[in-house]
Amino acid sequence: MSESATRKPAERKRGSGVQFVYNVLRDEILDLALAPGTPIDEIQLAQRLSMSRTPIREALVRLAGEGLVTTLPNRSTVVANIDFLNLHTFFDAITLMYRVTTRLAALNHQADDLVTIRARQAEFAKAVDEQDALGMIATNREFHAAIAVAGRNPYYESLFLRLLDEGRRLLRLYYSSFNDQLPQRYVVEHEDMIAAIEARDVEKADALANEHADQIVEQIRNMIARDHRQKIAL
Amino acid sequence: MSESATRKPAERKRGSGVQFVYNVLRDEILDLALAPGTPIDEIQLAQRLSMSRTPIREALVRLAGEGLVTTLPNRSTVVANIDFLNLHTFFDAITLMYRVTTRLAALNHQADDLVTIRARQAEFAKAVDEQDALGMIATNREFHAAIAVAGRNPYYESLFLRLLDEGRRLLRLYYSSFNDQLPQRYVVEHEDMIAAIEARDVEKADALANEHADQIVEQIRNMIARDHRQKIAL
DNA sequence: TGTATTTTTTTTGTCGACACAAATTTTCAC
DNA sequence: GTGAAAATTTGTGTCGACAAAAAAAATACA
Repeated sequence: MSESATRKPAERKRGSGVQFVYNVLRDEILDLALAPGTPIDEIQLAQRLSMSRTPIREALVRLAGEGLVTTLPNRSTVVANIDFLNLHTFFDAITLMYRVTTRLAALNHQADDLVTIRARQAEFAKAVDEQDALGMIATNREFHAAIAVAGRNPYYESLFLRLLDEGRRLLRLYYSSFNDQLPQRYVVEHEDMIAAIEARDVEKADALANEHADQIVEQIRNMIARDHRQKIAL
Repeated sequence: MSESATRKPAERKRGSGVQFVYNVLRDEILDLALAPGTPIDEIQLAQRLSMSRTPIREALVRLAGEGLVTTLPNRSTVVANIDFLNLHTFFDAITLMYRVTTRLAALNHQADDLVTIRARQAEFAKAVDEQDALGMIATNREFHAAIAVAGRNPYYESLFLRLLDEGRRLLRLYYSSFNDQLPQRYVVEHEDMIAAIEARDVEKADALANEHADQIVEQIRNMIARDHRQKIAL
């Protein structure tokens, strides 16, 4: 189906098989190219990527560990569902991780961290400027991931990345159907966060991250509410 | 080597193979039966557990996802090292998770949650009373895991469990070499936490969790410091 | 005797095949 | 025609084997 998925049959380096499958599947899941609930047929996937089932299975185990797929015993593994009923737990966790990682970045960042963060921010600003919703989602993730790296706590970083990915799925869901105008405000907020981090102003970084998270959560909430009304109207 | 590892050659249900390997390895890693840095030979392990390499590898992938083993490309996977230089990131994260899960438990717990928590606390108190250091480590984990469940946020829960496991390795390291007297204080602190949760006193639960975490962190720090002096003395 | 190079060994990554479990279809009884 | 039981199909879980990489051993050469 997807173009990038049916590439070069057999000219890959040994040892990169699992990684390749993992990347392909991960991208397709996060981009909603594979809808939540879709069963993943190992044989079919093996044929599509022209490799054996063994590396496919190992990639699936990895994805299951990150919660992106669910494995039903003796039955097919399916793309993880989005649990709308418990979204508040997601909002709660991602807000806390926004705050904690930004705080720690203000505390622990080193010189070259800011270079990376600014580069990501430039990419983000570009995506917003071009009204590229999908690009904005991706670059926003990388921006905050760079901040998390600067915070130098791998435990927070891994949870945060997981949450950002989950959020990417959510946003992708709504941006694809509504084509919103992209909020320029986020660019400014990002700039403020960078400034606070650079100044090592922990409390300000925290407060800004908190506001930023609230903004995003609120936006997602609005999208869901709007979507809900529509569904009821039909 | 280990007794429990070389059991019943081939009378296991289909589909439980990976789970079995995962459990065996996990226990051995957390109990330090497999020392950090030990290479894991797939063939040898396959013979020991009398099964093919395939389920072994899948279990290893899972363990790698949880950070309990490290996979070197095209080379053996080794038991994850304990990063003493960055222990502060561990202390920081586990303290936050102690607080967050206990807060949420006070907020969201339901009736039967308290039953489970009290049961775990009883087991913990028994282990402390019997001066069973290893039992105390294990039951303490289950006690806090039960609180995390009552908090009803799977994101926090999974990170917390990972951190508690990492802590189990750390504690195991020192209890095996020093045979400390077990602090009765923890039992009382646990009781206070249960009371705060039951009363739905979020702030008090938070404060108690914070103190509890500080206690544990401080104890680990002392152990490490003591260990350090010994090393230098030699 | 020490070092560079080749050969051997060890161990991983991948493959194709088979066995078993669940879902699906078909058959059969009533 | 309807429902239960049997047969078939579909797809996972596991296996043994092979090929490629890295490490270890052996050899050549100074």
